[in-house]
Amino acid sequence: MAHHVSCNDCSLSPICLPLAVAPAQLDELDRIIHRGRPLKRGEHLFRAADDFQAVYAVRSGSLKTYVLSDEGDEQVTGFYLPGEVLGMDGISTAHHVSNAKALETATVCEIPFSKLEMLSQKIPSLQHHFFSLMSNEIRSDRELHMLLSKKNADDRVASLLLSMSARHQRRGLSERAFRLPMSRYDIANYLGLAVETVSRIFTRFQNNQWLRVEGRDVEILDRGSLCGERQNLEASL
Amino acid sequence: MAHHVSCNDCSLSPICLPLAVAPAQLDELDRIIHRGRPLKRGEHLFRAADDFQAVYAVRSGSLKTYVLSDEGDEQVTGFYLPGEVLGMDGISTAHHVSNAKALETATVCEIPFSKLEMLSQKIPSLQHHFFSLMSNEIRSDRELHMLLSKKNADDRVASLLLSMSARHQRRGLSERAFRLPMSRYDIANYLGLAVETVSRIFTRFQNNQWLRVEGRDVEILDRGSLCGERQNLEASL
DNA sequence: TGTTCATCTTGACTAAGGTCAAAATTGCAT
DNA sequence: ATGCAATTTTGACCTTAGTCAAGATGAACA
Repeated sequence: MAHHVSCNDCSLSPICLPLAVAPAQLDELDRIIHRGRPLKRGEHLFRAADDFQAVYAVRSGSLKTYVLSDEGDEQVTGFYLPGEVLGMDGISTAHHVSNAKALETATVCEIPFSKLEMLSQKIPSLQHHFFSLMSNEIRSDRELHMLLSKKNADDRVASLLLSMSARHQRRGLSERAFRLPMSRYDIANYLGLAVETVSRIFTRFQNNQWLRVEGRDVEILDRGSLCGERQNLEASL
Repeated sequence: MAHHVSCNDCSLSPICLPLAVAPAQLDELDRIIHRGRPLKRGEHLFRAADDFQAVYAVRSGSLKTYVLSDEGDEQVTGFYLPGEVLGMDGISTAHHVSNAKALETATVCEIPFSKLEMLSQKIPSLQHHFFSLMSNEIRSDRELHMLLSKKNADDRVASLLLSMSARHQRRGLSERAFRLPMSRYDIANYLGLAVETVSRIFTRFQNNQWLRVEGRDVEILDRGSLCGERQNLEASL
Protein backbone atom coordinates (compact mmCIF):
# COMPACT_ATOMS: atom_id res chain seq x y z
CA MET A 1 0.00 0.00 0.00
CA ALA A 2 1.38 3.38 -0.98
CA HIS A 3 2.20 5.59 1.95
CA HIS A 4 0.35 8.84 1.39
CA VAL A 5 2.73 11.69 2.12
CA SER A 6 1.23 14.02 4.67
CA CYS A 7 2.01 17.16 6.62
CA ASN A 8 1.47 15.00 9.71
CA ASP A 9 4.66 13.12 9.26
CA CYS A 10 6.69 15.87 7.62
CA SER A 11 9.62 16.77 9.80
CA LEU A 12 9.43 20.31 8.46
CA SER A 13 5.93 21.08 9.66
CA PRO A 14 7.18 22.90 12.79
CA ILE A 15 8.83 25.41 10.45
CA CYS A 16 6.31 25.39 7.68
CA LEU A 17 3.11 25.27 9.71
CA PRO A 18 3.96 25.96 13.37
CA LEU A 19 0.84 25.44 15.46
CA ALA A 20 -1.23 26.77 12.64
CA VAL A 21 -3.57 23.87 12.23
CA ALA A 22 -5.12 21.44 14.66
CA PRO A 23 -4.47 17.79 13.82
CA ALA A 24 -8.08 17.22 12.82
CA GLN A 25 -7.89 20.01 10.28
CA LEU A 26 -4.53 18.98 8.95
CA ASP A 27 -6.21 16.39 6.75
CA GLU A 28 -8.15 19.09 4.98
CA LEU A 29 -4.97 20.98 4.30
CA ASP A 30 -3.25 17.81 3.20
CA ARG A 31 -5.95 17.27 0.64
CA ILE A 32 -5.32 20.54 -1.17
CA ILE A 33 -1.53 20.27 -1.16
CA HIS A 34 0.05 18.77 -4.22
CA ARG A 35 3.49 17.21 -3.95
CA GLY A 36 5.14 17.52 -7.32
CA ARG A 37 7.99 15.72 -9.00
CA PRO A 38 11.49 16.81 -8.02
CA LEU A 39 12.99 19.79 -9.82
CA LYS A 40 16.44 19.36 -11.26
CA ARG A 41 19.17 21.91 -10.64
CA GLY A 42 18.51 24.93 -12.82
CA GLU A 43 14.86 24.09 -13.47
CA HIS A 44 12.25 26.76 -12.83
CA LEU A 45 9.43 26.31 -10.37
CA PHE A 46 7.70 29.37 -11.78
CA ARG A 47 8.60 32.35 -13.88
CA ALA A 48 7.62 36.01 -13.80
CA ALA A 49 4.41 36.50 -15.77
CA ASP A 50 3.27 32.91 -15.13
CA ASP A 51 -0.27 32.87 -13.79
CA PHE A 52 -0.23 33.00 -10.04
CA GLN A 53 -1.92 29.80 -8.92
CA ALA A 54 -0.11 28.61 -5.84
CA VAL A 55 2.46 29.26 -3.18
CA TYR A 56 5.13 26.65 -2.50
CA ALA A 57 6.80 25.14 0.56
CA VAL A 58 10.26 23.71 0.06
CA ARG A 59 10.48 20.03 1.09
CA SER A 60 14.07 19.35 0.14
CA GLY A 61 16.88 21.05 -1.71
CA SER A 62 16.88 24.80 -2.22
CA LEU A 63 15.78 27.48 -4.63
CA LYS A 64 16.56 31.06 -5.43
CA THR A 65 14.12 33.73 -6.56
CA TYR A 66 15.14 36.54 -8.85
CA VAL A 67 13.69 39.35 -10.90
CA LEU A 68 14.94 40.75 -14.19
CA SER A 69 15.25 44.50 -14.64
CA ASP A 70 14.06 46.30 -17.75
CA GLU A 71 17.62 46.20 -18.98
CA GLY A 72 17.61 42.45 -18.49
CA ASP A 73 19.98 42.06 -15.61
CA GLU A 74 19.21 39.68 -12.81
CA GLN A 75 18.56 40.54 -9.18
CA VAL A 76 18.53 37.59 -6.82
CA THR A 77 15.82 38.37 -4.26
CA GLY A 78 15.96 35.38 -1.96
CA PHE A 79 17.14 31.90 -1.13
CA TYR A 80 14.67 29.29 0.08
CA LEU A 81 15.56 26.27 2.20
CA PRO A 82 13.44 23.32 3.36
CA GLY A 83 10.40 24.40 5.36
CA GLU A 84 10.34 27.88 3.85
CA VAL A 85 7.49 29.25 1.75
CA LEU A 86 7.90 31.16 -1.49
CA GLY A 87 5.75 32.66 -4.21
CA MET A 88 3.71 35.02 -2.08
CA ASP A 89 4.64 38.06 -4.14
CA GLY A 90 2.15 37.18 -6.86
CA ILE A 91 -1.05 37.48 -4.87
CA SER A 92 -1.86 41.07 -5.74
CA THR A 93 -1.10 40.85 -9.45
CA ALA A 94 -2.60 37.46 -10.35
CA HIS A 95 0.74 36.63 -11.95
CA HIS A 96 4.13 35.93 -10.49
CA VAL A 97 6.51 38.86 -10.49
CA SER A 98 9.66 36.91 -9.79
CA ASN A 99 11.27 33.74 -11.05
CA ALA A 100 12.06 30.71 -8.89
CA LYS A 101 14.84 28.38 -9.92
CA ALA A 102 16.22 25.28 -8.20
CA LEU A 103 19.78 25.66 -6.96
CA GLU A 104 20.04 21.87 -6.65
CA THR A 105 17.61 18.97 -6.90
CA ALA A 106 14.58 20.13 -4.95
CA THR A 107 11.07 19.04 -4.09
CA VAL A 108 8.25 21.38 -3.14
CA CYS A 109 4.71 21.18 -1.85
CA GLU A 110 2.36 23.17 -4.05
CA ILE A 111 -0.42 24.93 -2.17
CA PRO A 112 -3.11 26.21 -4.57
CA PHE A 113 -3.78 29.70 -3.35
CA SER A 114 -7.50 29.94 -4.06
CA LYS A 115 -8.07 26.75 -2.10
CA LEU A 116 -5.85 28.04 0.66
CA GLU A 117 -7.95 31.19 0.82
CA MET A 118 -11.14 29.15 1.08
CA LEU A 119 -9.69 26.97 3.77
CA SER A 120 -8.47 30.03 5.63
CA GLN A 121 -12.08 31.20 5.80
CA LYS A 122 -12.84 28.14 7.87
CA ILE A 123 -9.65 27.88 9.90
CA PRO A 124 -8.79 31.19 11.60
CA SER A 125 -5.40 29.94 12.72
CA LEU A 126 -4.49 29.13 9.13
CA GLN A 127 -5.46 32.62 8.01
CA HIS A 128 -3.38 34.03 10.81
CA HIS A 129 -0.46 31.81 9.90
CA PHE A 130 -0.35 33.10 6.33
CA PHE A 131 -0.68 36.70 7.48
CA SER A 132 2.27 35.92 9.75
CA LEU A 133 4.33 34.32 7.02
CA MET A 134 3.89 37.36 4.83
CA SER A 135 4.56 39.69 7.72
CA ASN A 136 7.82 37.83 8.35
CA GLU A 137 8.76 38.24 4.73
CA ILE A 138 8.19 41.98 5.03
CA ARG A 139 10.19 42.10 8.23
CA SER A 140 13.20 40.33 6.78
CA ASP A 141 13.03 42.58 3.72
CA ARG A 142 13.37 45.53 6.10
CA GLU A 143 16.46 44.00 7.64
CA LEU A 144 17.89 43.47 4.19
CA HIS A 145 17.14 47.11 3.42
CA MET A 146 19.30 48.11 6.37
CA LEU A 147 22.02 45.69 5.31
CA LEU A 148 22.18 47.07 1.77
CA SER A 149 21.92 50.70 2.64
CA LYS A 150 24.12 50.93 5.74
CA LYS A 151 26.49 48.01 5.98
CA ASN A 152 29.81 47.45 4.28
CA ALA A 153 30.75 44.41 2.25
CA ASP A 154 32.18 42.48 5.22
CA ASP A 155 29.02 42.91 7.27
CA ARG A 156 26.85 41.84 4.37
CA VAL A 157 28.72 38.60 3.76
CA ALA A 158 28.91 37.85 7.49
CA SER A 159 25.20 38.47 7.79
CA LEU A 160 24.40 36.03 5.00
CA LEU A 161 26.54 33.36 6.61
CA LEU A 162 24.84 33.86 9.95
CA SER A 163 21.41 33.76 8.35
CA MET A 164 22.22 30.45 6.66
CA SER A 165 23.58 29.18 9.95
CA ALA A 166 20.42 30.11 11.85
CA ARG A 167 18.20 28.51 9.23
CA HIS A 168 20.21 25.28 9.42
CA GLN A 169 19.93 25.27 13.17
CA ARG A 170 16.18 25.73 12.93
CA ARG A 171 16.03 22.46 11.03
CA GLY A 172 18.06 20.71 13.70
CA LEU A 173 21.23 20.68 11.61
CA SER A 174 24.64 21.97 12.54
CA GLU A 175 24.80 25.73 12.82
CA ARG A 176 28.58 25.53 12.62
CA ALA A 177 29.31 23.60 9.45
CA PHE A 178 27.16 23.46 6.34
CA ARG A 179 27.22 23.69 2.59
CA LEU A 180 26.10 26.84 0.79
CA PRO A 181 23.68 25.88 -1.97
CA MET A 182 24.32 29.01 -4.01
CA SER A 183 27.25 30.23 -6.08
CA ARG A 184 29.49 33.15 -5.22
CA TYR A 185 27.80 34.90 -8.12
CA ASP A 186 24.38 34.51 -6.46
CA ILE A 187 25.71 35.66 -3.10
CA ALA A 188 27.28 38.71 -4.67
CA ASN A 189 24.18 39.51 -6.68
CA TYR A 190 21.90 39.14 -3.65
CA LEU A 191 24.11 41.33 -1.47
CA GLY A 192 24.71 44.00 -4.10
CA LEU A 193 28.43 43.27 -4.42
CA ALA A 194 30.82 42.15 -7.13
CA VAL A 195 31.75 38.46 -7.24
CA GLU A 196 35.38 39.38 -6.73
CA THR A 197 34.54 41.26 -3.54
CA VAL A 198 32.70 38.26 -2.09
CA SER A 199 35.56 35.98 -2.99
CA ARG A 200 38.11 38.26 -1.37
CA ILE A 201 36.03 38.50 1.79
CA PHE A 202 35.72 34.71 2.10
CA THR A 203 39.49 34.51 1.80
CA ARG A 204 40.00 37.23 4.38
CA PHE A 205 37.54 35.65 6.84
CA GLN A 206 39.50 32.43 6.43
CA ASN A 207 42.82 34.18 7.02
CA ASN A 208 41.38 35.76 10.17
CA GLN A 209 40.40 32.29 11.43
CA TRP A 210 36.77 33.31 11.55
CA LEU A 211 35.73 30.79 8.94
CA ARG A 212 36.97 27.66 7.25
CA VAL A 213 36.03 27.73 3.58
CA GLU A 214 36.37 24.97 1.05
CA GLY A 215 34.42 25.82 -2.04
CA ARG A 216 30.82 25.94 -0.93
CA ASP A 217 31.44 24.15 2.35
CA VAL A 218 31.87 26.52 5.23
CA GLU A 219 32.56 26.12 8.93
CA ILE A 220 32.03 28.98 11.30
CA LEU A 221 35.02 29.21 13.65
CA ASP A 222 34.46 32.56 15.34
CA ARG A 223 30.82 33.53 15.48
CA GLY A 224 31.50 36.57 17.64
CA SER A 225 33.73 38.17 15.06
CA LEU A 226 31.22 37.48 12.30
CA CYS A 227 28.46 38.98 14.43
CA GLY A 228 30.19 42.30 14.29
CA GLU A 229 32.54 42.27 17.24
CA ARG A 230 35.26 42.80 14.70
CA GLN A 231 38.32 44.78 15.66
CA ASN A 232 40.52 46.56 13.20
CA LEU A 233 42.51 43.73 11.75
CA GLU A 234 44.36 45.38 8.90
CA ALA A 235 47.53 43.93 10.40
CA SER A 236 46.22 40.43 9.89
CA LEU A 237 46.81 40.05 6.17
CA MET B 1 -25.95 66.19 14.35
CA ALA B 2 -22.37 64.99 14.10
CA HIS B 3 -21.44 63.64 10.72
CA HIS B 4 -20.06 60.15 11.33
CA VAL B 5 -16.92 59.75 9.24
CA SER B 6 -17.16 56.63 7.11
CA CYS B 7 -15.18 54.74 4.50
CA ASN B 8 -18.19 55.32 2.26
CA ASP B 9 -17.45 58.95 1.78
CA CYS B 10 -13.68 58.78 2.06
CA SER B 11 -12.11 59.89 -1.17
CA LEU B 12 -9.21 57.54 -0.50
CA SER B 13 -11.21 54.34 -0.40
CA PRO B 14 -10.36 53.46 -4.01
CA ILE B 15 -6.71 53.30 -2.95
CA CYS B 16 -7.19 51.98 0.53
CA LEU B 17 -9.95 49.44 -0.12
CA PRO B 18 -10.31 49.00 -3.88
CA LEU B 19 -13.34 46.82 -4.55
CA ALA B 20 -12.58 44.87 -1.43
CA VAL B 21 -15.85 45.28 0.32
CA ALA B 22 -19.43 45.45 -0.89
CA PRO B 23 -21.30 48.56 0.26
CA ALA B 24 -23.48 46.53 2.60
CA GLN B 25 -20.45 45.18 4.39
CA LEU B 26 -18.65 48.48 4.50
CA ASP B 27 -20.67 49.42 7.56
CA GLU B 28 -19.26 46.48 9.46
CA LEU B 29 -15.77 47.55 8.57
CA ASP B 30 -16.57 51.13 9.47
CA ARG B 31 -17.61 50.00 12.89
CA ILE B 32 -14.23 48.51 13.75
CA ILE B 33 -12.18 51.38 12.39
CA HIS B 34 -11.14 54.02 14.83
CA ARG B 35 -10.29 57.49 13.59
CA GLY B 36 -7.82 59.01 15.97
CA ARG B 37 -6.80 62.55 16.75
CA PRO B 38 -4.29 64.13 14.37
CA LEU B 39 -0.62 63.44 14.95
CA LYS B 40 1.67 66.42 15.05
CA ARG B 41 4.88 66.52 13.03
CA GLY B 42 7.44 64.32 14.76
CA GLU B 43 4.92 62.41 16.86
CA HIS B 44 5.02 58.64 16.81
CA LEU B 45 2.09 56.52 15.69
CA PHE B 46 3.76 53.44 17.10
CA ARG B 47 7.22 52.40 18.20
CA ALA B 48 9.18 49.18 17.85
CA ALA B 49 8.34 46.88 20.78
CA ASP B 50 4.89 48.41 21.21
CA ASP B 51 2.24 45.73 21.32
CA PHE B 52 0.95 45.05 17.86
CA GLN B 53 -2.75 45.84 18.02
CA ALA B 54 -3.65 47.43 14.73
CA VAL B 55 -2.67 48.38 11.24
CA TYR B 56 -3.18 51.95 10.05
CA ALA B 57 -4.40 53.66 6.90
CA VAL B 58 -3.18 57.19 6.30
CA ARG B 59 -6.01 59.68 5.90
CA SER B 60 -4.01 62.86 5.53
CA GLY B 61 -0.44 63.98 5.88
CA SER B 62 2.40 61.51 5.71
CA LEU B 63 4.56 59.29 7.88
CA LYS B 64 7.87 57.52 7.71
CA THR B 65 8.72 54.16 9.20
CA TYR B 66 12.18 53.33 10.44
CA VAL B 67 14.08 50.71 12.38
CA LEU B 68 17.06 51.19 14.68
CA SER B 69 20.07 48.92 14.35
CA ASP B 70 21.80 47.38 17.34
CA GLU B 71 24.32 50.18 17.11
CA GLY B 72 21.46 52.64 17.31
CA ASP B 73 21.53 54.11 13.85
CA GLU B 74 18.34 54.73 12.00
CA GLN B 75 17.19 53.08 8.78
CA VAL B 76 14.19 54.69 7.14
CA THR B 77 12.18 51.81 5.69
CA GLY B 78 9.27 53.58 4.05
CA PHE B 79 7.19 56.66 3.42
CA TYR B 80 3.40 56.48 3.69
CA LEU B 81 1.01 58.84 1.94
CA PRO B 82 -2.79 59.16 2.16
CA GLY B 83 -4.57 55.93 1.29
CA GLU B 84 -1.57 53.76 2.10
CA VAL B 85 -1.52 51.15 4.86
CA LEU B 86 1.30 50.67 7.35
CA GLY B 87 2.09 48.56 10.38
CA MET B 88 1.75 45.13 8.81
CA ASP B 89 5.23 44.06 9.83
CA GLY B 90 4.15 43.35 13.38
CA ILE B 91 1.69 40.55 12.71
CA SER B 92 4.08 37.67 13.21
CA THR B 93 5.77 38.97 16.32
CA ALA B 94 2.82 40.36 18.28
CA HIS B 95 4.81 43.55 18.64
CA HIS B 96 5.82 46.20 16.16
CA VAL B 97 9.30 45.88 14.78
CA SER B 98 9.53 49.33 13.28
CA ASN B 99 8.71 52.86 14.37
CA ALA B 100 6.24 55.14 12.61
CA LYS B 101 6.62 58.89 12.89
CA ALA B 102 4.59 61.70 11.34
CA LEU B 103 6.52 63.77 8.81
CA GLU B 104 3.87 66.48 9.06
CA THR B 105 0.47 66.79 10.70
CA ALA B 106 -1.25 63.53 9.85
CA THR B 107 -4.44 61.64 10.55
CA VAL B 108 -4.82 57.89 10.35
CA CYS B 109 -7.56 55.28 10.54
CA GLU B 110 -6.73 52.63 13.09
CA ILE B 111 -7.83 49.12 12.12
CA PRO B 112 -7.62 46.74 15.10
CA PHE B 113 -6.02 43.66 13.65
CA SER B 114 -7.79 41.00 15.64
CA LYS B 115 -11.13 42.45 14.61
CA LEU B 116 -9.93 42.69 11.04
CA GLU B 117 -9.03 39.01 11.14
CA MET B 118 -12.47 38.10 12.46
CA LEU B 119 -14.17 40.20 9.82
CA SER B 120 -11.95 38.64 7.15
CA GLN B 121 -13.35 35.26 8.15
CA LYS B 122 -16.76 36.48 7.06
CA ILE B 123 -15.78 38.58 4.05
CA PRO B 124 -13.56 36.65 1.64
CA SER B 125 -12.83 39.72 -0.46
CA LEU B 126 -11.51 41.51 2.61
CA GLN B 127 -9.20 38.61 3.42
CA HIS B 128 -8.01 38.65 -0.16
CA HIS B 129 -7.50 42.39 -0.04
CA PHE B 130 -5.19 42.17 2.94
CA PHE B 131 -3.25 39.30 1.43
CA SER B 132 -2.90 41.54 -1.62
CA LEU B 133 -1.78 44.55 0.37
CA MET B 134 0.94 42.51 2.02
CA SER B 135 1.92 40.92 -1.25
CA ASN B 136 2.29 44.40 -2.73
CA GLU B 137 4.50 45.40 0.15
CA ILE B 138 6.71 42.39 -0.54
CA ARG B 139 6.79 43.19 -4.23
CA SER B 140 7.87 46.77 -3.74
CA ASP B 141 10.50 45.63 -1.26
CA ARG B 142 11.92 43.46 -4.04
CA GLU B 143 12.10 46.44 -6.36
CA LEU B 144 13.86 48.38 -3.65
CA HIS B 145 16.30 45.50 -3.26
CA MET B 146 17.18 45.85 -6.94
CA LEU B 147 17.47 49.61 -6.59
CA LEU B 148 19.87 49.38 -3.66
CA SER B 149 21.96 46.56 -4.97
CA LYS B 150 22.27 47.46 -8.65
CA LYS B 151 21.53 51.11 -9.27
CA ASN B 152 23.76 54.13 -8.88
CA ALA B 153 22.91 57.21 -6.86
CA ASP B 154 21.28 59.07 -9.77
CA ASP B 155 18.94 56.18 -10.52
CA ARG B 156 17.97 55.86 -6.89
CA VAL B 157 17.02 59.50 -6.49
CA ALA B 158 15.21 59.54 -9.83
CA SER B 159 13.31 56.43 -8.84
CA LEU B 160 12.15 57.98 -5.57
CA LEU B 161 10.94 61.08 -7.40
CA LEU B 162 9.02 58.97 -9.89
CA SER B 163 7.50 56.88 -7.13
CA MET B 164 6.28 59.98 -5.34
CA SER B 165 4.95 61.28 -8.63
CA ALA B 166 3.02 58.08 -9.34
CA ARG B 167 1.54 58.04 -5.86
CA HIS B 168 0.39 61.63 -6.22
CA GLN B 169 -1.20 60.83 -9.54
CA ARG B 170 -3.05 57.90 -7.98
CA ARG B 171 -4.73 60.35 -5.65
CA GLY B 172 -5.76 62.54 -8.54
CA LEU B 173 -3.11 65.14 -7.83
CA SER B 174 -0.50 66.53 -10.17
CA GLU B 175 2.17 64.04 -11.13
CA ARG B 176 4.35 66.90 -12.32
CA ALA B 177 4.60 69.25 -9.37
CA PHE B 178 4.39 68.33 -5.72
CA ARG B 179 5.97 68.82 -2.34
CA LEU B 180 8.21 66.16 -0.83
CA PRO B 181 7.12 65.57 2.77
CA MET B 182 10.49 64.22 3.86
CA SER B 183 13.88 65.80 4.44
CA ARG B 184 16.98 65.25 2.33
CA TYR B 185 18.29 63.34 5.30
CA ASP B 186 15.36 60.90 5.14
CA ILE B 187 15.70 60.51 1.38
CA ALA B 188 19.41 59.77 1.72
CA ASN B 189 18.87 57.36 4.57
CA TYR B 190 16.11 55.51 2.72
CA LEU B 191 18.17 55.21 -0.45
CA GLY B 192 21.40 54.25 1.26
CA LEU B 193 23.23 57.45 0.29
CA ALA B 194 24.86 60.35 2.05
CA VAL B 195 22.85 63.56 2.43
CA GLU B 196 25.48 65.40 0.47
CA THR B 197 25.10 63.02 -2.45
CA VAL B 198 21.34 63.52 -2.58
CA SER B 199 21.75 67.27 -2.43
CA ARG B 200 24.29 67.25 -5.25
CA ILE B 201 22.03 65.08 -7.40
CA PHE B 202 19.05 67.42 -6.92
CA THR B 203 21.26 70.28 -8.01
CA ARG B 204 22.53 68.36 -11.02
CA PHE B 205 19.03 67.29 -12.09
CA GLN B 206 18.05 70.93 -11.90
CA ASN B 207 21.05 72.03 -13.97
CA ASN B 208 20.14 69.41 -16.57
CA GLN B 209 16.63 70.88 -16.76
CA TRP B 210 15.14 67.56 -15.70
CA LEU B 211 13.70 68.98 -12.51
CA ARG B 212 12.86 72.28 -10.89
CA VAL B 213 13.72 72.17 -7.21
CA GLU B 214 12.89 74.72 -4.59
CA GLY B 215 13.51 73.26 -1.18
CA ARG B 216 11.03 70.43 -0.87
CA ASP B 217 8.90 71.55 -3.78
CA VAL B 218 9.76 69.77 -6.97
CA GLU B 219 8.51 69.92 -10.53
CA ILE B 220 9.35 67.20 -13.00
CA LEU B 221 10.40 68.80 -16.26
CA ASP B 222 11.82 65.83 -18.18
CA ARG B 223 10.28 62.55 -17.11
CA GLY B 224 12.03 60.60 -19.84
CA SER B 225 15.48 61.50 -18.59
CA LEU B 226 14.51 60.65 -15.02
CA CYS B 227 13.12 57.31 -16.19
CA GLY B 228 16.57 56.30 -17.25
CA GLU B 229 16.85 57.50 -20.81
CA ARG B 230 19.77 59.50 -19.59
CA GLN B 231 22.64 60.18 -21.92
CA ASN B 232 26.14 60.91 -20.76
CA LEU B 233 25.85 64.49 -19.73
CA GLU B 234 29.16 65.14 -18.09
CA ALA B 235 29.48 68.15 -20.37
CA SER B 236 26.42 69.74 -18.83
CA LEU B 237 27.88 70.96 -15.58
C1' DT C 1 39.85 9.86 -18.12
C1' DG C 2 40.49 13.45 -20.38
C1' DT C 3 38.19 17.78 -22.25
C1' DT C 4 35.54 21.62 -21.66
C1' DC C 5 33.01 25.11 -19.57
C1' DA C 6 31.73 27.41 -15.55
C1' DT C 7 33.11 28.99 -11.19
C1' DC C 8 36.29 30.95 -8.21
C1' DT C 9 40.50 33.48 -6.89
C1' DT C 10 43.99 37.04 -7.12
C1' DG C 11 46.21 41.36 -8.61
C1' DA C 12 46.42 46.13 -10.40
C1' DC C 13 43.97 50.07 -11.32
C1' DT C 14 39.79 53.21 -11.22
C1' DA C 15 35.72 55.58 -10.08
C1' DA C 16 31.65 56.47 -7.42
C1' DG C 17 30.23 58.01 -3.56
C1' DG C 18 31.49 58.90 1.47
C1' DT C 19 33.61 62.02 4.89
C1' DC C 20 34.90 66.26 6.77
C1' DA C 21 34.45 71.12 6.94
C1' DA C 22 32.19 75.35 6.29
C1' DA C 23 28.86 78.44 4.41
C1' DA C 24 24.09 79.42 3.05
C1' DT C 25 19.33 78.96 3.72
C1' DT C 26 15.09 77.83 5.97
C1' DG C 27 11.85 77.52 9.41
C1' DC C 28 10.42 78.02 14.10
C1' DA C 29 9.73 80.18 18.36
C1' DT C 30 10.20 83.94 21.07
C1' DA D 1 10.85 91.15 13.51
C1' DT D 2 14.83 88.59 15.46
C1' DG D 3 17.64 84.90 16.66
C1' DC D 4 18.70 80.14 17.03
C1' DA D 5 18.73 75.53 15.40
C1' DA D 6 18.04 72.46 11.88
C1' DT D 7 18.44 71.61 7.13
C1' DT D 8 20.61 72.10 2.79
C1' DT D 9 24.30 73.16 -0.27
C1' DT D 10 29.03 73.25 -1.92
C1' DG D 11 33.99 72.11 -2.08
C1' DA D 12 38.19 69.27 -1.31
C1' DC D 13 39.87 65.02 -0.36
C1' DC D 14 39.84 59.96 0.59
C1' DT D 15 38.18 55.16 1.00
C1' DT D 16 35.72 51.28 -0.47
C1' DA D 17 34.37 48.38 -3.60
C1' DG D 18 33.96 47.90 -8.75
C1' DT D 19 36.24 46.80 -13.19
C1' DC D 20 39.32 44.53 -16.10
C1' DA D 21 42.41 40.86 -16.89
C1' DA D 22 44.48 36.53 -16.17
C1' DG D 23 45.10 32.28 -13.89
C1' DA D 24 43.48 28.34 -10.92
C1' DT D 25 40.15 25.14 -9.56
C1' DG D 26 36.33 22.27 -10.00
C1' DA D 27 32.37 19.89 -12.02
C1' DA D 28 29.89 17.72 -15.85
C1' DC D 29 29.96 15.00 -19.70
C1' DA D 30 31.52 12.34 -23.59
